[in-house]
Amino acid sequence: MPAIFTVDPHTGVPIYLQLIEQVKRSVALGVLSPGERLPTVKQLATDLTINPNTVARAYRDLERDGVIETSVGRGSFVSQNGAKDRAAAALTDVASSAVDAAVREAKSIGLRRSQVRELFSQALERWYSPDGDAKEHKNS
Amino acid sequence: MPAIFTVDPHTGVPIYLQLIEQVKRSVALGVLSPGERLPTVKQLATDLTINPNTVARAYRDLERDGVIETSVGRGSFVSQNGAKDRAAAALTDVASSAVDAAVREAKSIGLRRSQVRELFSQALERWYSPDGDAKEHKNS
DNA sequence: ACTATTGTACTAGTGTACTAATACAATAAC
DNA sequence: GTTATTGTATTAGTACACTAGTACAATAGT
Repeated sequence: MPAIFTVDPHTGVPIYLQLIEQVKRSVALGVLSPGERLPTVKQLATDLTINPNTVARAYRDLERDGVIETSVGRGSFVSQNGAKDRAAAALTDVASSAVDAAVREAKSIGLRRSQVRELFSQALERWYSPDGDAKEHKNS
Repeated sequence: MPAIFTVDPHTGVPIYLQLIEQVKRSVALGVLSPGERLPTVKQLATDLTINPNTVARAYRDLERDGVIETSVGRGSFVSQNGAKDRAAAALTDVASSAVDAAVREAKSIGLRRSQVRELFSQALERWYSPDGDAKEHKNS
């Protein structure tokens, strides 16, 4: 099996976070069904050429979020009860935190509501529009 | 003089960033006028009981942003040409980066435009007084 | 019971951001 | 030119996040 998941150590994004997101997306999209077994910690670690602890870290967080259930000797499985919803919720939570932090930051800097809205509109166009590139690069 | 600026080492926000923001805000709001002199690196360091390098770090970044001008032996001064605008722009840039990163994150996670908008609306309500003047959505 | 397979705990190494300690170099003032 | 005042450079210490190395413990299968 050609490794369900992939990671890139050079992207700057922590490996365990990459794994978490991939699992959550797979579950949220139905690629992984409730009850389905995940690769074992050691197997996945071997496949991706990373340390078992890194995989374990990801699985631990996934279990905390109720997306998977794991036990020693058996392995890890997608949760039965509403794993799909949990995964989707967990995903949006990540985004929600980022958005929340950004707004808080903007407010602490002293921006008004309308200014923040404007910044957001620009960012939205920048990332969700077909004419998305050819934009200026601002900060460092 | 009771120290123009204040810092709190326990806040988690790096000291030099706290200084940068305060200077930018002071300039943007007109509390500090173009040409006005800032505390010397060592004086401010002494007042705030921090290391001169930390102040220097802040001043260096402020000069890079064109908010202040500094030279050895003379000291640091608020820039003459449009420092106010530069400071305001630099401030919004910080917020802009945060907002941009949040939207990018949301997109990478797989959220749709409308979902991101919803998250943003919630965050906005959360941090800005719920009253405000109704809701004015320019675009759909 | 035995053994292989599974996840887990503990420890250490690595990189990075931030701040400090200290000495240095450039300018101004006289 | 001498001296004090200014910013700057170099180095080190600290804290934290991330990952790896290694050994351990629990379960399943026989």
